[in-house]
Amino acid sequence: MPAPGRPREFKDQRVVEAAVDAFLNKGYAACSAQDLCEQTGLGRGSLYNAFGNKHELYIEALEHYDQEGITEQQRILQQSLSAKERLQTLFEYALPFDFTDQQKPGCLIINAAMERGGMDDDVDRIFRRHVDILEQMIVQVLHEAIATGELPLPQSAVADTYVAELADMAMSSFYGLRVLNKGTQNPALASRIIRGTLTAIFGN
Amino acid sequence: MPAPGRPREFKDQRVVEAAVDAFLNKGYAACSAQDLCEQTGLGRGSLYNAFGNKHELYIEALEHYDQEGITEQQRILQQSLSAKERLQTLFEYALPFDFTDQQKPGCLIINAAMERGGMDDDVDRIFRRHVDILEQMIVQVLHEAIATGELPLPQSAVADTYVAELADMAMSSFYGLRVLNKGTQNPALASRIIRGTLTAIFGN
DNA sequence: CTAATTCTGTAACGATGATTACAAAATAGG
DNA sequence: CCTATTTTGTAATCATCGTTACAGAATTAG
Repeated sequence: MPAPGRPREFKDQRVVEAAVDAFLNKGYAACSAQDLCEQTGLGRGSLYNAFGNKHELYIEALEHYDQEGITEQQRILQQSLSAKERLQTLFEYALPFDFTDQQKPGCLIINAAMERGGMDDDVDRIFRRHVDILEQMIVQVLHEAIATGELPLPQSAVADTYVAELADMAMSSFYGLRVLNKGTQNPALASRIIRGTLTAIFGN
Repeated sequence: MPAPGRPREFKDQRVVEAAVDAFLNKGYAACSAQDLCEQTGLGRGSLYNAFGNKHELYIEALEHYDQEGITEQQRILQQSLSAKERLQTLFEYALPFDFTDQQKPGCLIINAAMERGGMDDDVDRIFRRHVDILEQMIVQVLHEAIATGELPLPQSAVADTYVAELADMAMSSFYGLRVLNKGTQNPALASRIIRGTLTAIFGN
């Protein structure tokens, strides 16, 4: 028994996905209601009726992108591969998003944090949560690598500390990779970053 | 013999520095001519007479910030310290810029690349140049570390390749640090990233 | 002094921003 | 069919955008 009234002519999720593209291409401030209407195919009336305002739609787009990204990263880092191969897969998974013929490629969450971090509590919250989860996943991968012997634990090192620091280094290098990819569009640099990061963690 | 006409009531460099602050706080799109006038203390007439338009002022601000940053990074990485200490100093030098009570802290060059990369040729050019220079400086540091034995070269490794990959990893981790600092405002995370990066390169 | 030149502040411009108002269209229940 | 309800598209609203026009102020050269 559907609610009374005229039924919607669109699926919310499709609209949010189109909004993701719009905000990826233009950023937040430079993305106008006009842009959003064109990308989503909705009229102003429908857009505002369904999503409230530009900021609410932005946050919905960000949360959707966030969820999709976390799910995919989880899938990659839980494959039955060696730790090194799993991290390599994570790093390489980003490349198609960063090297594309779209006008403004890259990662919406990083873009959001750089454009609006510190002045948008929703953005701050989503970014922090995203980072926390990725950090925990990489820690888990490296703990497994210690357990299997793939990652040797130095004599002087405390396992939890050692793993946490290496995991955060890997995560930082991953975020740096995204930034450098987008900014330089240099695949050779990306390749050296990936090899260097894996070498630094696991040795030759 | 100064040029005829009424003399300027401001120093160009001060204005550019004020513009840097304005663009750091608001980004490009969200920073209005009004904002720039307030931050610089100039009237619209003077601003447009002296700098042409918003985008030209933005690029001047970016180039100024770029130059200052490169100079400082050069100073840090050429100190007479061990390679590890120099890299640590570079990483720690960023912390006060990222953890500040300003509304929008961080690095203007990264912000610019994230907001306008791929759609602003001047931004792309400045970012690429900045990255190239930093990359070369880190490569130099690691080559010296190989020469002194501070950084052992694995049997199977080719020195130039090994150094290039580790240097790019360090640079990537540095950019990731900037992003994660700004987005999470988490000094404990920053500390782990720095220690993890140095450990991964130089060992324990 | 005058003339030429440059800078300054204010007002105005047309364009575009986000958002709202509202009438017409489309449905459900009765 | 009728009423209530929701969605849709368009027009309008008010604010702000980047930029320009321009009159007056401040300077130099002569």
